[in-house]
Amino acid sequence: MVTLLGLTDVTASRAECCTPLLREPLGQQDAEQLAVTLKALADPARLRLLSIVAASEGQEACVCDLIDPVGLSQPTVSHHLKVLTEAGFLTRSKRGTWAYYRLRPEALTGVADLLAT
Amino acid sequence: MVTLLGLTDVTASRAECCTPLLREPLGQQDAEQLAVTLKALADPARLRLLSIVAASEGQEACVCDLIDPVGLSQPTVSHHLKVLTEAGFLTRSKRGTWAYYRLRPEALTGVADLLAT
DNA sequence: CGAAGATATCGATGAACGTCGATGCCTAGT
DNA sequence: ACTAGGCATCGACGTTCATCGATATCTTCG
Repeated sequence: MVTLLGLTDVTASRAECCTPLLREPLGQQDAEQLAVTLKALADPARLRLLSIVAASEGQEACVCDLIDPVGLSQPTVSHHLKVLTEAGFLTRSKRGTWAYYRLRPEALTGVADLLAT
Repeated sequence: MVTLLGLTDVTASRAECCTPLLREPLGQQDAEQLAVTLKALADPARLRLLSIVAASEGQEACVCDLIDPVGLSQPTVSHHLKVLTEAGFLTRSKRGTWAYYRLRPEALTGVADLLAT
């Protein structure tokens, strides 16, 4: 169920798929790809998590600092972070007992570019 | 269930909500608003409909021209167009027997701005 | 090694969603 | 007035998803 396979981690610029959306009609595959990416963003909890991480020092935060602000259970927060990571919006790095999630701004600007063309 | 109430139709520039997403943590209400808007986009059929309308003359198309390209039933297409319209991405105008849907580009650029800040 | 804490995974549950066929409404033409 | 066609609404069905409690995994500390 990993969405971003194939290309190694050199997914530098445009994070996900596809064609610009406003130029020519999207093919079925491109549409599904972009929909998966947008679906990862289309949730209040995930948007809040993303914004909290973005506003943190180094655009990075550990799970323990995210649970209270969003007011959800630890498993639920962990689940949302996984979804965001698989969609390419966050990266995970474990240091000691804690798991730190860092923002990938290119992913957000990539989606924005696709929408605005 | 209409999402854009309050403000009249002078929703000129930023189409939907809220705060820029990357600056400070999103409040619960802002997050829900933005999620509703993104959820309207996060569907393959709706993305294809949007791109077809966008690529049409005058960025406008009638329902009858949209059914075959997306390969869905007429009620389903009608449903998706309603969702997109309520989210502010399309406007509807009935002329004669046909219903024409026109793109609102500002809505897309508005969302893009919120994501890219 | 054993205990404690942080995080991920699992299984279950209730709600939301995409899809369709059937039907209703409205407009245009006969 | 009746018919035909375009579109919206309704009701139903199956799937997806957000959420949680329980549990497993791993790391650090005593």
